[in-house]
Amino acid sequence: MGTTQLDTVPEPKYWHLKTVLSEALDSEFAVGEILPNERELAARFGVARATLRQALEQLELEGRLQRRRGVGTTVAPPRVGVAVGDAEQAWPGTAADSWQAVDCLEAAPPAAVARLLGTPAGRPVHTVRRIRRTHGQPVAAELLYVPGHSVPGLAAIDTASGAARARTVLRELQRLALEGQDRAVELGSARAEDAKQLDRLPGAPVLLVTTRYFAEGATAAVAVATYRADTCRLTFGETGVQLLAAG
Amino acid sequence: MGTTQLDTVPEPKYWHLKTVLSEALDSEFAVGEILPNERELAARFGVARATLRQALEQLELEGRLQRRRGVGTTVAPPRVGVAVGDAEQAWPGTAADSWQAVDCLEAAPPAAVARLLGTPAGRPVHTVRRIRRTHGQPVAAELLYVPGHSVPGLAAIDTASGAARARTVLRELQRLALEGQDRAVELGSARAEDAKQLDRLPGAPVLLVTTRYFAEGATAAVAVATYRADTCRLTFGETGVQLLAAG
DNA sequence: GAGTGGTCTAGACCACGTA
DNA sequence: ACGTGGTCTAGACCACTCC
Repeated sequence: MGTTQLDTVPEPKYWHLKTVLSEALDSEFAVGEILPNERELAARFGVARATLRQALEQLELEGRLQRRRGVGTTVAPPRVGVAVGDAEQAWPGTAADSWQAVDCLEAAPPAAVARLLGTPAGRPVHTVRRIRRTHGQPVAAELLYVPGHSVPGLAAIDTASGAARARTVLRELQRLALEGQDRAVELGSARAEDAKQLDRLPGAPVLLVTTRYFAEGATAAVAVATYRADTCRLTFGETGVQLLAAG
Repeated sequence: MGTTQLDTVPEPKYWHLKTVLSEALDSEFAVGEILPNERELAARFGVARATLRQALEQLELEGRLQRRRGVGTTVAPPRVGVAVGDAEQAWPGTAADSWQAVDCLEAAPPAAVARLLGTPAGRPVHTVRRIRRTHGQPVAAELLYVPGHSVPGLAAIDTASGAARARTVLRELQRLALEGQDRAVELGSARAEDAKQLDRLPGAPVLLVTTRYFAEGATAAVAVATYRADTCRLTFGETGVQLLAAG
């Protein structure tokens, strides 16, 4: 093979910066510590502020840094593992989980969700909003879409509103026999509304977890949960942990 | 005057741009179609190129666009779902899966991996590299870390190298009884080496899937798979699909 | 009000793919 | 050789938090 790889591939400045900063974070900074501000860091490294920011953005994406407007840039704690897997092989809201119902409204779901539900596009469904917190911090915002036919008993008790109504929908849903579920994870950016609930700016990177709940041979509900990608590590199938603990 | 909060909260330009572009993509462009170049788009919308790029970056993050240096910006196809879940509740490389062994070397794993393996930091382990392809496109690059004690029979057949050696390690691993596994998904940015294999630039957003394999009451191996976040949707637990198909 | 990160501009040059 | 996206600069102003 002739291709000598020896060409000096000029590494971009921001990439090199990121490496240097990353090593400095490991050795010279403690979790929660405040870094010098962007203007000073840029000056110290002899680059434009925009270039420095490119490096900081990557480190934030990797969960190493946390930046807050008006406050500063701090060293982020390790990501928290949040269980998303079969541990909750049950309807949402069943046990005393870490979710908190916020409210419930009737609205037409996004086209992609309507397709999963098998309902006609534009048809309104019960839409339950929930928030998930860990150690007091919000980690996820969820929209749970429940077609009317999944909660037939609901019409009679239609008076409640807000969180109470959300809980009623969840309770009615649990009357169905759950036959299975289905999950997908992908990268997204936070919608303005979710961003506010997650204490982030709009467009922040998030992990979108789409769950389909099956009952009576059809899709009974679809949940789209928006997890903060900077602070969360989604964990699945905790079986092994118990094995280790037992051994 | 009671400061009514009705003040038009000035939406960032790039955010508005993103919305406009997103709608245009839905209605006026077909998958694979080439958009006008960045300089022309910026001029057309009356913004600086950097601002336009901010919008494009977000759309790329969401999997709506694909940008390639020297080529242009095209409308991305919908993300492909890649199964990561229990469907492969088995040792890696067991069946004729979509993975392809590349090579195998002896190297000290990252500290985080050494911790999961329970091996001393700095101790070299067998490191198998694999690539996963879907429809011909590379979607993931993986490093599988296998401590020597998990493949005791390997020393005798140490002669092979490259892909052959990688396959040997995988084969030896399958002699152990798999007792369970453990997965976590988080956001990361592609290391230079992975980026090359995935046909992306370094730093591109990726989904890191860390899998622990348990055998004989301990962690027998750890895999860190790097999935392209722009083109992939990770799917877990396909049980429901079969239910639907049967119903 | 002072200081922080977030947005935006109008340029320049570079690396890459293709013709 | 050309056109593309990628990197980089040196400024400016804005939105937010905290004092």
